[in-house]
Amino acid sequence: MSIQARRERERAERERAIISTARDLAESEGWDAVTTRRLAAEIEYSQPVLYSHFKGKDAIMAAVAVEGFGNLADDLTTARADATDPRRTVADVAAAYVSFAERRPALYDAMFTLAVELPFASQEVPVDLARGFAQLAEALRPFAGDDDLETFTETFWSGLHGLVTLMRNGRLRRAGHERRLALLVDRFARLG
Amino acid sequence: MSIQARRERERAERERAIISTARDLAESEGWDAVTTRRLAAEIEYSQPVLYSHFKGKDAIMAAVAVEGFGNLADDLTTARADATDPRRTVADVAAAYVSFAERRPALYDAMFTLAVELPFASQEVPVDLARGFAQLAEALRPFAGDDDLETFTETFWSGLHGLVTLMRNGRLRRAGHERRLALLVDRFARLG
DNA sequence: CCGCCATCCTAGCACCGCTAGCCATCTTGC
DNA sequence: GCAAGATGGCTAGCGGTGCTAGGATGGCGG
Repeated sequence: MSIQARRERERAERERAIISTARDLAESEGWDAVTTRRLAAEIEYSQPVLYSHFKGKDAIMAAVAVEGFGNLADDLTTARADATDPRRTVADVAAAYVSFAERRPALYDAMFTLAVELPFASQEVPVDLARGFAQLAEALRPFAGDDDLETFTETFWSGLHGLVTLMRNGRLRRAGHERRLALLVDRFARLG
Repeated sequence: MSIQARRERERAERERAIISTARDLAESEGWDAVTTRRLAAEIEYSQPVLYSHFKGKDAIMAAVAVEGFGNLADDLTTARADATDPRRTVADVAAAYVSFAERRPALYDAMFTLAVELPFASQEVPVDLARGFAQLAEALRPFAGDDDLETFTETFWSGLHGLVTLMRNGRLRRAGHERRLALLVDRFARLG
């Protein structure tokens, strides 16, 4: 029994290694550098081992994305916990969101741009995604007014996501970044 | 001289065929289906011909994107021309933007998600992109208030882009789509 | 101790973007 | 009118991709 336990433990460790290696590789050299051959070499196993853990490369990226949703939720939770004034809370949570996307662009891509379908089939992604979403929603609650809070939050979230993605693809002037964020926050964190 | 003119004309036609075939193929089967082999077969020439027109596949996608910026600018121009009431104008232009993104997702991707670098190196993209941007800006002008109009427009545009991309990737509930759009418009098309 | 079984690796498939080099055709200069 | 050169398109192939079939290997249970 103990032997089997060790095997399962080693296997779980290896799966963790695959995910974190894929993430590190993507963050340091971009997702183009994350090939199954490269990934296999990095974890010091052969290619087919990857396929005994994941259905394919997409599933690996999806696993990385899942981890990312947890990280993002943590960041947003911290940001909200530190804040006091309601309006300031929205600004801080929004800043944390943007900061996350800028500090970890490859991870953010895996979560929102690539791996379109996969993560939402599983059960656990909505959990961490909802956790992050809830932080945004709670920060925004005082300002939702007559609007449905969930709809309100989704719309604000879209604004953040749009700022982040257009900015990173060079569709927006780098200069006005802070001003745009402040403007967005101002439009949503006001009464009436 | 006439012979050379015919040659150049034929060559230009072929270049047009490459671009429009790539666009059609992407719109009907997705960008994954747009391979250089497939594209060459579709235009009934061999692969290397593509490379006598474009530097590589990315350049072809960029050319498709350029065309897309023109289409989008046309749509937004039409939407603004038809409108009367300032607030309604913003709503209509925004609706035209979202409609474009939903009707032509592959084209929209080429413009804003894929082909990150290329189109902005050339001269003509900013022209059509700026043309579309200007339509948004003019619609929003009455509501910018103390904010810089360009920054204001960029922020609203980001909101639209976020709505569209998150929606299409399944990160937002399909149900609340119209309400989110209306909410975004309401937050930006108000005085004070 | 031996046969079984799981595990992992080697080798290869079909496809990708891209390019070198040949071959035919068409133009040009004599 | 004809040879020589230039041009343009093609065939074939390179190195890479994600993924998989099938064989070797090493530890386990009887």
